[in-house]
Amino acid sequence: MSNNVKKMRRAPTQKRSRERVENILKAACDLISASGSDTMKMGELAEKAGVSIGSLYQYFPDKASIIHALAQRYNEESQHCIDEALAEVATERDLITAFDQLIDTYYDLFLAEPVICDIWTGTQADKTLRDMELEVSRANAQLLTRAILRIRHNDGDASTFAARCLLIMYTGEATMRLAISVPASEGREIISSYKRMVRRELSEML
Amino acid sequence: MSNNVKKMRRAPTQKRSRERVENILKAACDLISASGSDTMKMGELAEKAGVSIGSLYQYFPDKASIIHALAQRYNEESQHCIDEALAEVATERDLITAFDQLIDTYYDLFLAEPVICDIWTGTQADKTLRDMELEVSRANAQLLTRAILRIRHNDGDASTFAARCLLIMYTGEATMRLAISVPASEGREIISSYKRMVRRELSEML
DNA sequence: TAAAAATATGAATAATCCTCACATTTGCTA
DNA sequence: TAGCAAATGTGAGGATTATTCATATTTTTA
Repeated sequence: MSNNVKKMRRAPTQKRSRERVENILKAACDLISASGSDTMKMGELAEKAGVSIGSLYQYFPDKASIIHALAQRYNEESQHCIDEALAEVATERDLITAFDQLIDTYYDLFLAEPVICDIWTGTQADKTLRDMELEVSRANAQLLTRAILRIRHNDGDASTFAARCLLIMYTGEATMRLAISVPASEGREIISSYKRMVRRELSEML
Repeated sequence: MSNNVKKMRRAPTQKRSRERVENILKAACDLISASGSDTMKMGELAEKAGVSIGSLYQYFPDKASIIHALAQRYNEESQHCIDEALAEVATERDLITAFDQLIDTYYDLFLAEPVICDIWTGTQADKTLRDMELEVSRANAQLLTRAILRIRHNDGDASTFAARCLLIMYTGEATMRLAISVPASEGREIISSYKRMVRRELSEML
């Protein structure tokens, strides 16, 4: 798997600087939540994080890399969440239930932190974030694939199988974005519809 | 339906200026295809379109509005395409077939003009494009809803029904982005998987 | 054909990212 | 603890690029 995220300019070794990096990311999160990543100015960010502009560039080579760092942090959280949910499934019923719950958890996460959405849909001078989203979906699809393989009693074409898992995961991200962009009651309907769709898809793959 | 697209600064009335606007949009399309909307510089665009920088601002209030104009143009094309495909369906079999073909047509469109993808995933200083995507999906979902209502022999809950149509359309856009981001053979698998998913979804709604 | 309206121009302005030469703090060793 | 090296912090200023606007040119109108 390629690493699309630009490295930090300097790895913070002292406690002081680790805290600073945390402050910067936290502040970035707040500012992006408030008005999107394009609107966030480096000056603002420095002020909000209580550091100088120069300090931002001690740790991040450019503005995009700050967004990427937030995105990666979310990716890891998300992947861990999926891994945990699917690790123990042993039967078809388990899988369906686990995935159902996973969707709810994910939805709650997006509702609680709409900044996740902003990050994925905000500015990028390059295609890095798009690539990251694909990589995350691939990784997640792989987790799903493994879970299914453990309990599967149906052997279709392998590439078709992979494509279906990827589709489920990628459209899952899109569904979350959709669900939090609409009124809550409609959002819940959308989540239910997605669940139903996935349930049928999984059943058919098993 | 709200209108998120910033109005042109001046509506071109003379033939000369209408042509200019066309040139500008065409050039923007090319430049964005080549390297994304963030990389496109207003100076470059002016040169490529054979006009001065000032002329760009005669018709477009800012850079974002040029992207929005392209997006809106695509939206109209897309909506027309869907409307046409679904206008005549009278039976369940018709609908399934029509939607199947629609997905192929859409996929070909995205393959032929990856600029569409760039526009939807590229820069936005504001949330306008995100809102536009939602509006388009809603409009498209409505077209689907109408088609289904004409042939339906199943009455479930209305809001659930609307949510399912919206989900189909919104994840459809996402699926197209996914399909053109991966190798062609994988893309085709993804398109097939999406078709299968939609087919089942539609059958269940009828 | 002359005046008015529309359109075109690009140097100048403004906004914003990012650099870098220098200042301060921390960790380490004698 | 003093003193030095390494790490970290700073913000004015350089660089890039979107946007404006006073002026010039072209088209339409009467």
